[in-house]
Amino acid sequence: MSLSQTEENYLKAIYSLAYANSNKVSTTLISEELNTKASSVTDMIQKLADKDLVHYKKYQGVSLTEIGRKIAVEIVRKHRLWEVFLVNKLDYNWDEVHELAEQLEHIKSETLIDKLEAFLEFPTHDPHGDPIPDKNGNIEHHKNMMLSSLENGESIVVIGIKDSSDPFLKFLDKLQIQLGSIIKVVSKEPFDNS
Amino acid sequence: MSLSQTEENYLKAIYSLAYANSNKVSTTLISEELNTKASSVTDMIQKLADKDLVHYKKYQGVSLTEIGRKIAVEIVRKHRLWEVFLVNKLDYNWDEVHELAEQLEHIKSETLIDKLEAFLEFPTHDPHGDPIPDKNGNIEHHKNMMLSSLENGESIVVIGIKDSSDPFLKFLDKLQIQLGSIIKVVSKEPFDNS
DNA sequence: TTTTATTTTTAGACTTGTCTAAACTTTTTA
DNA sequence: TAAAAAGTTTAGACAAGTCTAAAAATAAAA
Repeated sequence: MSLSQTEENYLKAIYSLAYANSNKVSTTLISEELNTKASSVTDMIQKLADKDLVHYKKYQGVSLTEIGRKIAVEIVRKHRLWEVFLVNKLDYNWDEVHELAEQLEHIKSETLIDKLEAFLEFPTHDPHGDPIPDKNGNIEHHKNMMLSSLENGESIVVIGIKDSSDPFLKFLDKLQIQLGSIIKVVSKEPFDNS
Repeated sequence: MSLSQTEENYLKAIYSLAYANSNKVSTTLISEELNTKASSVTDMIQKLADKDLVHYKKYQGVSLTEIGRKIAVEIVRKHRLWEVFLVNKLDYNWDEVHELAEQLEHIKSETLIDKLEAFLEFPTHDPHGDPIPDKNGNIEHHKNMMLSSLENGESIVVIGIKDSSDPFLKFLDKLQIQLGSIIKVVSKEPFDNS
């Protein structure tokens, strides 16, 4: 199945929005992301649903199917590898490459991106620090950030722990915090950000 | 003025056909080159004529304007530089890169192709031996051919020498022939084509 | 919980690039 | 050089992706 650039862009948009938000994405949100009108989004969503790339029920929002997700991740992979190429090999600055990568990510080839990856010596992150999915569609899902850098009311998922000393791990146990736990910042102590 | 990929492909087709043939190109020839129908070609030709990219009079064939030619050469430049990249950097074989370059040549950027050219260390020919136009749209206009294959009255520019033995080079010096010289065939000796 | 506001979908239309079929030119050939 | 053949253009239609305006459904508010 070969997709148009437009279809690929919709999948990518849904992927990143579903990610930032819960999972289901609204028509309006997509239309804002892609600078189109909601009615255009509805049309395309229906087309993608016909191709089994998204789950869709009228008025209920949209989410990616397994195939849809795989394609979206593949596009993210291409985008980020091209960004590495542009910065590391062609001397672009990291803030100049996004638009170009938006074009390059749509180049169709079975082999190109794997050869590019090898040429770049298998980078793990793009110039902005975002992780590069592997060729099977696996990706580290997170931006690493310190809990202390969040503001009140923000939530995150715990994916790693900096201090793995015994007393600290015990402390986390007591609070029932483990990898995968969702934490919401209720308030911060000004003196040490705890 | 920003052109669609389709428009670019038409310009490129007209450029290479005008080249191989005299100068004016017929609708049918273009339709064969691009695998479309003659009626589609007529439509597009008219559109390109409106944009002053081709000279066109009904039933009289088409040729590129100066602007049209410049754009076409720029696309050829992109195509050939990408081919060098694919072969020299990504280890493709020279016979695998054409289709990919057909896609890559349409990437839009003010700076990309110049940066790519520098990264490739300013190659002069693509992997098939065809010359790469410079950024001003100048290109060596020739297919390499043996001087002996020309007919009386034809002229060429010397771009390479097959026999680089000392006596032969001295012989060329005596005739003041060097790279870049223009030679016209006045007459040929039938016995050895000299 | 009924009314109001917001979001979403449908209907109809426009653009780009394509097609087929028919009309029109030009070229060839007898 | 007039009739036939070949090539070219026009007319009308279609698919993809978009839009505006109006209808339908959901969510929010009184």
